[in-house]
Amino acid sequence: MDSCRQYGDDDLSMREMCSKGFESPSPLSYRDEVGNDNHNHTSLTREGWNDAAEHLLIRDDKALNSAIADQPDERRNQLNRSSPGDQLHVKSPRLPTITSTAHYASGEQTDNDLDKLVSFSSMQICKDRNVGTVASGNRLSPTNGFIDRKPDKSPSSSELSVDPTNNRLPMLRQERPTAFQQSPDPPPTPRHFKAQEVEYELSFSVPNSTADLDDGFAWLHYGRKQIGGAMRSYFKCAVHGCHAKKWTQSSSEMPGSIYLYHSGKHSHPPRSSNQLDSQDAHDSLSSL
DNA sequence: CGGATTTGACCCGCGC
DNA sequence: GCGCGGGTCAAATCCG
Repeated sequence: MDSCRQYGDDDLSMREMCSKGFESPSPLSYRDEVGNDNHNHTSLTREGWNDAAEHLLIRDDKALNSAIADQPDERRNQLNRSSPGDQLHVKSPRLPTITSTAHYASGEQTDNDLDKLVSFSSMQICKDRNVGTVASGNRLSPTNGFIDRKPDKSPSSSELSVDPTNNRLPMLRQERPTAFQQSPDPPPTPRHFKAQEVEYELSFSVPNSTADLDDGFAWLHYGRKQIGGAMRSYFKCAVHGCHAKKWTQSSSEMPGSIYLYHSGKHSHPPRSSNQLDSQDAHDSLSSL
């Protein structure tokens, strides 16, 4: 897994997690006083990050605990310190994201921790908590996008930003359903996506198209439709037997941005699309 | 040439 | 019951 090499040699957890078969998430770098939303980088304020972290749910705590247990004593203690009682709810299949997030949310993080931590991806909205804040670490290329903060929060000068040296960024989020109720131009949820369950939704700035979107899964583009003034694209997971779907729609409210809806659960772990092995590719095609 | 993308047609659910 | 909106299919086209 070549992408693991971009992490520091001291980041044992990251490397070990990669060696355990988890894909590398989107690396972010931490920096202060970035303070702009010019789409040249992806940013998440400390407050925004906390807001998101507070409302996300750990999906696979068994795997997380297992990974932590394999750490050297010092590192294990460091990770464990952030786990219990910190009200952190992260729902992510990417362990590095979880550990990093947990550490940050615990309030015990240092800037060095943030440098390590910085990856989060495929976080999903926790609907049953009536939260709706979405944080998802889609890997986009070229980088662009930003994370919205809740409107009732004051601005923060500190942000988590995507490392400009790589082409991956996290996303920005959109609240659901309350934000859509407040939005002057919310894209309607597709009928069939209503029937199923919309796992999460988010929006982010993408220069031209969604072609470079890589959230760790291989998608088949099976349809496109003009909805009002926006173009909606439909995707389904390319893996045989997986019923996950998503659709994207351009945002009339925010030109250059798209909304992303996700529906259904993947029946397989994420991986980067270019890692789709030939058997899966064959299975996917033969199943269509 | 094979895989990916586009796009028109068909089908179905929902609202009236 | 009917019409419309929009989700999906699949043939055509594009592209590497």
